[in-house]
Amino acid sequence: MNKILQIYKLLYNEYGPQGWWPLIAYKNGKLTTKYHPSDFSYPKDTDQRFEISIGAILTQNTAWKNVEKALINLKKQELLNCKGIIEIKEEELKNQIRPSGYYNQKAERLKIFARWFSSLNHKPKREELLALKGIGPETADSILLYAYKIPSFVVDAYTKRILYGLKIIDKDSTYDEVKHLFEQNLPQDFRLYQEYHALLVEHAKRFYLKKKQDKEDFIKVSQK
DNA sequence: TTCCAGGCAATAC
DNA sequence: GTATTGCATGGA
Repeated sequence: MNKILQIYKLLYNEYGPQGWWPLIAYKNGKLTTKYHPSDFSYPKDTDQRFEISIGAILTQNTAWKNVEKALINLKKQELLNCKGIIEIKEEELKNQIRPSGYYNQKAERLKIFARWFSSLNHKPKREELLALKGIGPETADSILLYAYKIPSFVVDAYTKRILYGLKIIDKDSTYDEVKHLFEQNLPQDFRLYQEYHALLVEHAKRFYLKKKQDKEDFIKVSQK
């Protein structure tokens, strides 16, 4: 029995398809975050791959709601694309992304990423992404998985918290150790990876607000 | 008011 | 190599 796969099925049955990565789109007249559950045809073009990558950088240690504000600011001015980020002045970029926090460093990182992206003519490799200032393991894996459909499992603080709660990993497990644990116990399917990471985030968000009894129940079920 | 969110780089030891 | 610290807004 594969515990990793078992947890996935449990989460999927509980929460259903999550439709990550969200894109900014119009919904009855105004721009908002839009998910597309059970539709793996996204991203549809280069601009959407770029948008996902920018979102991955902006959401570092930041609530998505704040990132959404920043992305909408850019989208409204047709700046949510590689050319737009390259051409906008850095000081003005800081203003536009202010709601997402850490706006000084994030503006620099967006600029660096956009310049690199503009000359990209192949699917990026993990090492290339990690070499860019401002892109660490989680951001790199998010870009590979959600922008390029490459089955590279994304680990975040929630993932570790949940697995540590289940006593499947140690508290001091490294990023790569946890990543490999998932990758060695799952078929190499980008759809499964995309869904699984999103489900872990969704579960952690709800679950850590809920009462402790619910936590105990979840642990029991998943250890069967 | 305090705490923290879909991390990362720089610095300290 | 591992531990700590700065970065910043907005919502609970």
